[in-house]
Amino acid sequence: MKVKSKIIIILGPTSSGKSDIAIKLAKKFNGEIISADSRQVYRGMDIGTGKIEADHPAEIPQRFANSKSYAGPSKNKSYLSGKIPHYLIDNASPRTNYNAAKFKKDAEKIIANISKRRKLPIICGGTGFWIKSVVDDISYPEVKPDWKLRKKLNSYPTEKLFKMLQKLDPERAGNIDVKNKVRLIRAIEICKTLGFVPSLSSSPSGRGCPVFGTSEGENYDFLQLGIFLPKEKLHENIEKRLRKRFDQGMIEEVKNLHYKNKLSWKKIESFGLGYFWIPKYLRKEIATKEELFQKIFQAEKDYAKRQMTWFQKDKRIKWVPDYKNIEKETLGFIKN
RNA sequence: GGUCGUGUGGCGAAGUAGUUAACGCGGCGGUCUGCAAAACCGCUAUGCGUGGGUGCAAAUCCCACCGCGACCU
Repeated sequence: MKVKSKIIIILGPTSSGKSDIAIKLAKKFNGEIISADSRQVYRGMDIGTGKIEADHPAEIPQRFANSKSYAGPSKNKSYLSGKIPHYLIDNASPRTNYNAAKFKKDAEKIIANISKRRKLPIICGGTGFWIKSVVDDISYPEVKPDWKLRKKLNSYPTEKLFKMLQKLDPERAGNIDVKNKVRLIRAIEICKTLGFVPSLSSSPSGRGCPVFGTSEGENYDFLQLGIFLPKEKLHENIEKRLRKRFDQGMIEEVKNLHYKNKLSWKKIESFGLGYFWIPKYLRKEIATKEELFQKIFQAEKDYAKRQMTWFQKDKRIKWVPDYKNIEKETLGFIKN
């Protein structure tokens, strides 16, 4: 029987302390970290996304120093923190749109590379949708956004979009969220490019083993560990962390993204949470800093809730309260 | 003490006689196989300060009381 490479996944809602735990774990088990965070992939978005600090700031491209280094993605370059390599952080320009399809492709390359060097890959992040693409081996054909088409479709009422999709691909229309404009537009966009919405090849269920909280892909064994904190504690963490980010210059960061890096407000706002609300403060649509704080605080609480809703559906995830338990679970997992 | 105003869910707020009391926020729950920090959905007042009265019918009109606000003496 072929021995499968083992992969640890550390997940949890925002501010549950994933990053630090992952570093600790990597040190203990000779691991390297792959970030599964849909916003930390972007350069220049550091404070607002809560990127862990890099070991050698000088080696990190001067994010705002010159627009050349800023413009293009530097693929698969690792980001060193706590002397542990982190992948898929700062690997894309905020001007581009990195997505689940790219993540899946990049992450697998990196996993193969880490495994080959006999190190332990640790995926760490809160973007459940991206994690799922790797764990369940879901490959998305890459279809680039067609902005003209999107603009046109966006002016149509949702019902009309749904009818369009029904004609283009009845199958996808059958399982899509009827009222979800964003998804309808994307589905139609895919149809226009590929002629239909290909059904995704997800290996049938049953590859997971709920009892042990593991699942297996073609070549990998996964152990998904979720950090569980009571809601009150989570909210407390979020609040404290946000106050700190304000002090660290979270608002300045957004200012720079717009004025120095010339990212449109609209683009910045599309990143959500703080990036959604700060432009409104900078444009004086929100009067006070405290009001802004409350808006972001609320948004992050809601976000944490959505993350938990997503994660809790996956019964393979083993929930633990702290690092000690993660270490214990990891030990048991890699032994056999 | 007097006058005027006001009292609707955790909060803000509409409704000023007649379908099951708008809506926003918050709270709770959920969806997601294609931008996921996005997008989307559901639930959340047997009751309108209290007690009486008028009416077929009252949150809506009348009276009293209580609370709050402003002004006056």
